[in-house]
Amino acid sequence: MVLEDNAKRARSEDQKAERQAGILAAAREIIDESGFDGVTMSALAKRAGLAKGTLYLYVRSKEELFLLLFLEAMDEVVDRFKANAKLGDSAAHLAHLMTENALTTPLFLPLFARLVAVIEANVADEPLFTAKRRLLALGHEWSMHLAYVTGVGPDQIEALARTLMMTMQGAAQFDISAQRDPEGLPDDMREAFGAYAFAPSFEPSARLILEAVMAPALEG
Amino acid sequence: MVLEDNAKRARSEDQKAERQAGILAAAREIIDESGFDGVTMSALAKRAGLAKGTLYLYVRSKEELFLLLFLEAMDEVVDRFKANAKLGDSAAHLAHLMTENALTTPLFLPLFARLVAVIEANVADEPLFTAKRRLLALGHEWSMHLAYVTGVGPDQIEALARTLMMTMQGAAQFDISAQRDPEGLPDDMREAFGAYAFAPSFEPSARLILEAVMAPALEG
DNA sequence: CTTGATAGCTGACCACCGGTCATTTATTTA
DNA sequence: TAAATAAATGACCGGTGGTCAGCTATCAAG
Repeated sequence: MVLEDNAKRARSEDQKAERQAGILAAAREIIDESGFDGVTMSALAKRAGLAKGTLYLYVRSKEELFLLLFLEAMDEVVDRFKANAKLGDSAAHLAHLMTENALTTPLFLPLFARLVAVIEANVADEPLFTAKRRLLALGHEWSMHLAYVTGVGPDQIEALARTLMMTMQGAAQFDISAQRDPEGLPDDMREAFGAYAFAPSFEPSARLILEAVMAPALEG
Repeated sequence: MVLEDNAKRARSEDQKAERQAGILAAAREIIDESGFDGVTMSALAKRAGLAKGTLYLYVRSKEELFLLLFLEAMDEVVDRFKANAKLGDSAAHLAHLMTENALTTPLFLPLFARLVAVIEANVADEPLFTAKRRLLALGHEWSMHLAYVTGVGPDQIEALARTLMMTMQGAAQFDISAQRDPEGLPDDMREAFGAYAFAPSFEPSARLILEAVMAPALEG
């Protein structure tokens, strides 16, 4: 989070990367402690040990910061899926893996939920395109592994992957309201809020979708 | 949008309802002209012909305003689905109907996409619960008609309805970025953005999901 | 070691936002 | 007509994301 030793300025590219990483780390700390609303640029500057203006040398807007955090999380999710999903796994097991990966990768779900509405709204074109390309590439990687693991053919795999991603995106949304502290909820609401948590929403849906596509693939 | 004749103050309940409706109408106008970012409380006050403080007599926060708009849109979507979907319709046709309903109901998709992340964050508890109950009731109405129309049994209908809703929520998200003006997009991005528009994303997914559940329902 | 050029860093400053509340005044009631 | 009520007002507030002229750490040249 702080530059090495006595160096007070980042001159080399390595040092700049280190400084940006420090800013991202500071953002993660604040999110852990105070949620997304706690991430204000001045709080972030204080936490990172920098002046507010300095942040803008490393990140063009607050939303671009979130986008960078999401890219890291997405990267981790794809890596874990590739490491854990094996050829021959059942639809149920794959659905379970996807659910667990998403749930236990820090910040993945809340950032996914905020991705479009909040993040894309205020990111400059050029960094947005860079991020989008990265995201599409990661999505493709994920699809390819899914195809390998399920045996679903190239003609169907894209529709399958996209359906799963959309459903996960929706489930991530619902999960936010499910997070609400059940204290203070009226009795008739408690069940409704809890039922929309990520795992009970996404896992059965993913299984349904996977089974629908995998069954004929095995037959044919 | 303006109170009848010479009345300058809303005293009766009817007049108050009329005033609130005027505020919602003004919000819709601004969204049409300048998008969601254009809806600031002072712009809204000016458009509605009121002082800023007056708005807060009819709406507790900006987000509650959006929530009210969404409830109206959701109501329309459910009504139209009940009116258009008939017993015996194929999965493909139902998927098409859902897509068209969502797409052509003004403000439904963009508000759906913003629902959780933006709206729920800043709505007071009591109006949020009221809205949520309304939303759950509408969702139930929609599910019941879907059950009737597809012949899917009570044990499966809730999972089906929820999966479709989540997928629609995700597709609504993706649609936002697809809306971007294709001018100014780099060549390799243009296709990627367009492909994530609502209809080409949601309709095939909805069909896949519906077919998966309806096929065995017909057999059994 | 000194000096000048470079560029990383700073924080006071800005426009604007959502939301509040003491005050004003339209309208009703007595 | 006068008093009571409550709808409407808009100046004001704290806080936000973002900017930029000036400061200074750092390094290369002499």
